[in-house]
Amino acid sequence: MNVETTAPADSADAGTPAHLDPTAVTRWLEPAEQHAWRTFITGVTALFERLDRELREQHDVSLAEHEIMVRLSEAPRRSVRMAELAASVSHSRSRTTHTVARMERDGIVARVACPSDGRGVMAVLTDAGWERLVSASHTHVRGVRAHLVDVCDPADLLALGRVFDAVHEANTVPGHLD
Amino acid sequence: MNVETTAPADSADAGTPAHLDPTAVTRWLEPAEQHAWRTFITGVTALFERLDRELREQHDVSLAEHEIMVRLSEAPRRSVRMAELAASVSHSRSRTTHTVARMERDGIVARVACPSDGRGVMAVLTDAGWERLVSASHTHVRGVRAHLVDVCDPADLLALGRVFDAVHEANTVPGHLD
DNA sequence: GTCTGAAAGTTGACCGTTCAATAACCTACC
DNA sequence: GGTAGGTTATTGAACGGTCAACTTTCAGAC
Repeated sequence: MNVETTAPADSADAGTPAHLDPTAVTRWLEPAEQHAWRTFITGVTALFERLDRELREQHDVSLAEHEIMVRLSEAPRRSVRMAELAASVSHSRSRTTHTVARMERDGIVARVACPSDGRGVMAVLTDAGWERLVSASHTHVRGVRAHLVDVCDPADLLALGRVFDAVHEANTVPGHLD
Repeated sequence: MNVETTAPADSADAGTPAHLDPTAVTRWLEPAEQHAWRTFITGVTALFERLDRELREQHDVSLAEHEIMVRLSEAPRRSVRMAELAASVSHSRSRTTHTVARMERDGIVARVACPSDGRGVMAVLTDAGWERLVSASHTHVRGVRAHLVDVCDPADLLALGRVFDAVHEANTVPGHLD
């Protein structure tokens, strides 16, 4: 009765390309793999939801907005081109436009024309934005520790870093957002 | 210039409760921790987005809907109470209501009154839903393999499972959704 | 029985994201 | 120097999710 778990066929599958080939035999997930995937997807959902809620309640900033502020804070003039900003947080350009528009209304970022490219727009972290980032980061980092870092083995956390380096590598097929 | 990275104070922090105490000294993330967290959050975003897109394009089902179908498929009469369903996928009750309503319109689930509890509603996977699940699961599992499982070390994947078991444990503070 | 408090589920308004279309601009070729 | 094709960013409609209010039902006290 379990579609996802069962491993009906373990047939060779020798040399079949990948997930694109509709004639390929599907290699189902092993029980351990399946467990990992399932707790992963629900765990991530709960974790993000919680971090987002904590930031919103205590600093009136979403997790996505916080991420954007962090990127801006690290850039040369605290400013980053919209497209680069979108790519660096793995959001679509459109989403980034909307988010930055809200942040601008809120006074935590400003938008200025890009000097070197007439099409370009640079998002800049304002002083108010900087203040907000500084205080929000306390909440954020404590949350990340309390709900993730401190509840697991440091070695496992490093493994998590390796996993997502690899995922990032494999998933950087340019042209898949927006 | 980097708020999130710097570790301005490594002061004892002996015995301070947690992320709730506003007077506590914030222990910033180590570079390796910060790197792990950053690639993690963007990697997960990209990964979920991609799996969701593949399911939508090829089977007209979202990742969230697929998760719900999987849970239903494994239950005794392919039916689960709404609240339990919501908890098992870490979504709010409200979200589950809306999602199931759409799925019902689509003919892949049905809603029936719960015999043992007059307040209760059971979501049931229809035959059409079962068919849809079976074919969608091929796409899903291949995607999970291609974009996650097969790109990283098996041992690291197990570590990921352990991490999110712990996260789930720590994060199951009942009453934090809806 | 009925009253009180809690839980299950739904609803509709609001907010954030996606999607497709569009305008503005850059590059390069001729 | 004009035009073709690609890139950047934005826009508004449609969609999905959250939030707070609400209805119905259950369980226990009395």
